Amino acid sequence: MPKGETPTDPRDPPQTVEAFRNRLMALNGQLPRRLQQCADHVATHMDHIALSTVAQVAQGAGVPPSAVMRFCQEMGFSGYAEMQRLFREALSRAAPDYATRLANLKAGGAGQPATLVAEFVEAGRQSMEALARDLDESALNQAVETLSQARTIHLAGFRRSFPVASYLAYVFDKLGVPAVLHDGVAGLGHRSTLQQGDALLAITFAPYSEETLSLAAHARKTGVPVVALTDPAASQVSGLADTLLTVTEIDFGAFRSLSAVIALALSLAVAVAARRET
Amino acid sequence: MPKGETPTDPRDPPQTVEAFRNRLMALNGQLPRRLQQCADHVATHMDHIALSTVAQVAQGAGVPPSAVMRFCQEMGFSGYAEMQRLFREALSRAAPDYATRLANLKAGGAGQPATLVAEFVEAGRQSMEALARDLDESALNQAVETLSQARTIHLAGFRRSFPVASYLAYVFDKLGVPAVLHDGVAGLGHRSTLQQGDALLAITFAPYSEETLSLAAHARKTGVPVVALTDPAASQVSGLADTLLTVTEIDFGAFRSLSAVIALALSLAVAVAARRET
DNA sequence: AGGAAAATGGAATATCCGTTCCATCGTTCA
DNA sequence: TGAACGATGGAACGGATATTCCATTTTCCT
Repeated sequence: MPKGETPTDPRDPPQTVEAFRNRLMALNGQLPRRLQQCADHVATHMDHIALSTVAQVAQGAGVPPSAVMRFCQEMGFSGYAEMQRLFREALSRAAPDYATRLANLKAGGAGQPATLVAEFVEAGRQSMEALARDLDESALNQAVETLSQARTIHLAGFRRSFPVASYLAYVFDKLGVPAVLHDGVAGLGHRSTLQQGDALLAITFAPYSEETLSLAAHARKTGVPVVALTDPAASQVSGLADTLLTVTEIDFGAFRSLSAVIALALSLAVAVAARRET
Repeated sequence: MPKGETPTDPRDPPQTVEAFRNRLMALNGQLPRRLQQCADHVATHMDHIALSTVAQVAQGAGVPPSAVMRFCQEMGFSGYAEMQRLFREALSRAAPDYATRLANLKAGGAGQPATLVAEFVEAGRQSMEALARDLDESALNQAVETLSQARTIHLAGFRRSFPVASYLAYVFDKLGVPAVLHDGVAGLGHRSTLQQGDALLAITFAPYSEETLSLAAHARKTGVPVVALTDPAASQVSGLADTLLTVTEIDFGAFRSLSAVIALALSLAVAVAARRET
């Protein structure tokens, strides 16, 4: 760097985690070996930075501390401390007083309704996190593929799954996607409407409702592809489905907040609608 | 403390945030002035501890650092470092790599189904936080009171609110609470079943469905108390309800994940069932 | 193959922070 | 009122951690 030009050093540091991520991707592939190791490790454990020391990050990446130091400067920071500040601020903004508030609600006393809210909120949040963590992207893509090619989508979900199925019916209707909700209103199913070229979306969780299982079995026999939205341990269902989408819903007491299931179901619906329009 | 008894010092430190909070409450009121200042500040800014230094906490509480030090020991820790460890561990368990994973999903590309999941999860999480933050406890208690005294609970919710209403019907049934779901199956309501001594739980969000509003109006005229579960800006509803429970549901695109509404509705149902049994 | 430039690892250094200690002040009880 | 005990604040200490520097190795280009 002979002239006043120092192309790597005096950049302004990323101000947001988003910007950090972008620069990380931009640098990817054009870094020396050790620096690349740092980049890789940081990319996959970005949330560790806020609470780790240089030595810990270095050990995690399998490099000496000085390499981490160079990496920070390569990213535009003056050093590790400045980089860490970014993540600490992001972390404290993420959980402002929400955790405190939750705890206060819980502390109100076991009998208080507000305590129940706190518990259900907590269960819902955990379910969401589990969904984001464990989502099987290829299964999801396959489900979208299958459903978007169907002439009509059949929705099956009873008992605790019925709210999800009925919401999907509403959403599909809004989106202009032909869908039938198998609600069993008159005591019999819409079984005869299952035809070649359709697809079945079966939503069921343990204990699996008999109606849903038999409908899925019937669909398979008819040659209608079955997408199942269920919990991970669904051994009874796996044999009946072409595509298996699993969600772990944390429950509180005997009841589930359904938040993760609905989030996944909604995504599926919107993706299918988008896919059909192209 | 003449004998071997030292009742305040060599206690085992709290192992969980919960235990910490308990000891804090137990100590409240029986601490010297400066220590009490520390306790107050810590109680209201518990989430700051994980990322702050002694000096920062001390400044926040308006005391010298040594006072904070004594406070930590009074709480049973060897010092500030040990106390901070508790909160750091809680924090890192709270956000494992969930944030990273979400970002990765989002980064997949705008058209990807997985991106949608990330968006809906994010919307759901925000809704949950908003619920915990803004919950009106007294309104909730009043709603529980009203519904638990009802002979029969009538559930009204159409269109996007129908899944919530139908889930409540399921839950109430499980809990042995008499509840009627107004589903309008045969093209007419169950209006005539609304009787003195019953209560109506009306679930509706903008744009408010005509059926729900007119049912609520009818209930009022009949002398049946109305509990409304709706969004904060519900001016049309406020005149029709005796108790107003509001939820802010963040939406993504045109659709809502319903997670906060369901969490609140579930809490209401369980609290009502518990109340009736006593 | 040889030399220059870049990269690397580890040791030395400087900074920050937690912790302790002690002198002073206030309070309480005899 | 005075003595004793607890509380308080600040300064000094010690440990840990970020940061820098330099000798050595590796890589790349001629």
